[in-house]
Amino acid sequence: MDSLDKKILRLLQGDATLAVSDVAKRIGLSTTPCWRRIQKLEEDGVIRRRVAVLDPARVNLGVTVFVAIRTNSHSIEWLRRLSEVVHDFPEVVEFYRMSGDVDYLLRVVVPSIAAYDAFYKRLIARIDIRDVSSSFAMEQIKYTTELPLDYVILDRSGSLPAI
Amino acid sequence: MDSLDKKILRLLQGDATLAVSDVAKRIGLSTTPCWRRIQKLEEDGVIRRRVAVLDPARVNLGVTVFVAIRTNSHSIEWLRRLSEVVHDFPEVVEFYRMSGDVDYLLRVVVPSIAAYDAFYKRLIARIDIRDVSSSFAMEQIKYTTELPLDYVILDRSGSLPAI
DNA sequence: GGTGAAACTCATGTGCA
DNA sequence: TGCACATGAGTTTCACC
Repeated sequence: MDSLDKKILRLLQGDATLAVSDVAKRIGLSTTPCWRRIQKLEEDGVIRRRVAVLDPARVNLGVTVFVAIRTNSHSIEWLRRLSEVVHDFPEVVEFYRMSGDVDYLLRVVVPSIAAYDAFYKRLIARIDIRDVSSSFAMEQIKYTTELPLDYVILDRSGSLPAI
Repeated sequence: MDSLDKKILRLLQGDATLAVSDVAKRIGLSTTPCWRRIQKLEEDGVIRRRVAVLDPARVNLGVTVFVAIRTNSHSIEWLRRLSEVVHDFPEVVEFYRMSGDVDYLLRVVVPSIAAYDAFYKRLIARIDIRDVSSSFAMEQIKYTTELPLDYVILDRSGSLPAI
C-alpha cells in the first residue's frame, strides 16, 4: 500500500458512492489505474465491504447499552457458546473480549429500557453468566466507521508510520 | 416507512453495492419505484451515508481501548470542550455520554499500547479530566454496522413493532 | 402507488506508451 | 505502472397506467 492507496481509502471511507472517475480526479490519476487499485484493495481485504449506514433514531433504536460480563467459566467452550448466542442477537452490534476486570463487553442497541430488559431476559435464558452489569448511554456524541489512517504502514516509502 | 422499505434497508445495510435492479428483484418490485423509495430513504435521513468499511488490522489498528471518563465539571461548557477535543482525534471512533457511575465512554483504536499511551498524553494535554480508566480489548469478536430492524415502526400496517 | 423504455452516466476491459 | 478509448451494465428520467 502506498500513499495513493491511502488517499483512496480516506475518500471511500467517507463516501462510497463516489464514482471511480471522481476518486481518480481527486488523487490525480486516470480512472483505470484508480479502478485497479480499488479492486486490489478489495481483493486484499483492506476494504471489507460497502454498506449503508442508517440513523439509529429513525429505525427506533434510541437506546445504547454497554453490557459488561464477568464469568466463572474461563473455558474455550463457554466462549464459543457465548459467541454463538451473541451472533444470534442482532441487537448486539459489538462484542469484545477484554483484559482486566471485565471479561466481555457488549454494545447493544434497542428502542427502550423495556426492550433492553426483554433482550436481557432472552440473553440469560440462553447462557449462564455469573455477573452482568449494564450501563446506559444517554447520548451518542460521536460515532464513525472511519478509521484513522495515520498509522498505515506504507511500502517502500520514505515516511514512517506514526508510532 | 412500510415493510418494503424495511426490506430495502436490510439489503443495503448488508451490501450497498447492490444494483437498484437487484434490490428491486429481491423485494418483488420493478426498478423505478424501488429507486424512488431508496431516494426517499436518503432524503429522509434514514440512510445517512454509504461508506467503505475497512479491516482495522490491515490498516495497522489492532488495538481497541475503552476509555471511561469521570469528571468534576458537570457543566455544559466542559462537555462542549470535551466534544470538541474528541472530534479532533480520529482515533476516537465512538463517544457516549453515560448514565450512572461513569460520565463518558470512548472507544479508541490505535496500533499498539505505546500508541495508546501517546494518544492518552495528547488527550489530557488538551483538557482537564478528573479520572480516566482504560480497558483494553483483547479481541473483537463481533462488529457490525447493521442495525436490527425488528423494532422499526411501520406506517398504517397491521404488524406492531417488537416492544 | 405502479410499469417499461429511452437517455445518459459509469464501471470495466483492451490495447498501447 | 500509467493513459485513452470502447462497450456493456446500471442509474436516472420520462411518458403513461
